[in-house]
Amino acid sequence: MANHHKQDIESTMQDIVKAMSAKGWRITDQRKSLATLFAEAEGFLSPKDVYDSMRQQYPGVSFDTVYRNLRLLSEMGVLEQIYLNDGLKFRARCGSHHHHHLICLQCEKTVPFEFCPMLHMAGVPADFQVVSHRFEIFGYCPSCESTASSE
Amino acid sequence: MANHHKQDIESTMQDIVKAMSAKGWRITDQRKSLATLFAEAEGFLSPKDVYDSMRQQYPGVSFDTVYRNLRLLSEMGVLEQIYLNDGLKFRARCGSHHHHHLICLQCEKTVPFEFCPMLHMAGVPADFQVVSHRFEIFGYCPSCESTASSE
DNA sequence: ATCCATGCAAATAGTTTGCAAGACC
DNA sequence: GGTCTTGCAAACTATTTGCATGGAT
Repeated sequence: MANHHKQDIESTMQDIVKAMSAKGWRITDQRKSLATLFAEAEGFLSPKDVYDSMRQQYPGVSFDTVYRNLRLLSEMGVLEQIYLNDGLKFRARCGSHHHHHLICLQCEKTVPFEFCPMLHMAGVPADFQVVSHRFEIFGYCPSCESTASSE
Repeated sequence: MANHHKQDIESTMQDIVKAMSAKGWRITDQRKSLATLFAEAEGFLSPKDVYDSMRQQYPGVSFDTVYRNLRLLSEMGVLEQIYLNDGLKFRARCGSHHHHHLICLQCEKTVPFEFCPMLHMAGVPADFQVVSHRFEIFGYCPSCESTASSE
C-alpha cells in the first residue's frame, strides 16, 4: 500500500522496527535506515537501489549487509520479493487485506486494486490443490504515459 | 500447452525448427535436440535442466551454448521465460489462444485454463495504460498432492 | 560483558563475451 | 568455401559465506 503521508510512513517504519525487535533482532542504525527506506518507497527496490540509498547516510555500508537484511526481512514476511523483467526487487508487504497491483513498467510504482480473480474463477480442475496465486497488471501510470508513447 | 502425444511432440518440434530456419539460423544437432526437449517438456526447465538433458546426447555441449540458444529462442518468441521461486525457467510458448496456467509447486508441470481475469475486471483506474498482465495459480497437481501433504 | 551485526575479503553461482576451430548451407 | 555455431576460457554480475572487529542490549 502506498504511503504518501508522513504519519503513514512513520507508522510503517515503526511497524517494521517492531517486527524486527519482536524477533529478537538488534535495531541498528542501518536497519532503521532500511525500515525508513521501504516505508517511504512507492515502488520496488533492487538490492542495488537499497545499497545506493543506504550509502548516502552510511557511506561505509557493505553489500553483504544489505543482502543479509533483505533476506531476513523477506523471511520474516515484512518484505515481499518479486522478479520483474530487470531482476529481483523488494517492497514492503501490504499488511492490510488481500489485493493485487498495477505495476508501472517505467517507474515501477504500484497501485493497489481490490478485484481478485480467485473470487470469480471458474474452470479450475477440481483435483488441483490450490495454494496461492499471482495476478499483476503491467502498464504505464499517468505520470509515465507521455514518456512511454514516444518509445 | 502440454503435449502428451507423440505426433504433437513431433509437430511442436518441427514448428520450433521451422521458426529457427525461417530466421536464417542453422539447424545444428544441438538445436534440434533443444527443440525436441522443449516439445517434450510438460513444465518449466531451468538452464541447468536444459544443460543436463542435452549432455546426455551431446556430452561435449557447453553451458554458454545452452544460454545462447535459450536467449535466441526467447527473443524469437518461441520460448517464454518466467522467474519461479527457484530461479529462471523456460518453456515452449503456447501458440494457440490466450490463456493462463496452474503451476505445480512440486514438479512444475503446468495445466492451462481458459478463465482470464482481464475479461471480468472492474476497478482499474482509467488513467493507467494497461500493457500486459500476469495471472498464475500455484498449488499441487494430482500426482504431487500426496507427497505435498506429508511436508 | 555477552552476543549479534557489520565490513572486509574471498568464495560461489549464474550468465555473458572473445576467439579459434569445427559444422552447416 | 564462406559464414554461422560451438567449445573453451575468461570475464562479469549477482549473491553468499568466514572471520575478526565493533556495536546493541
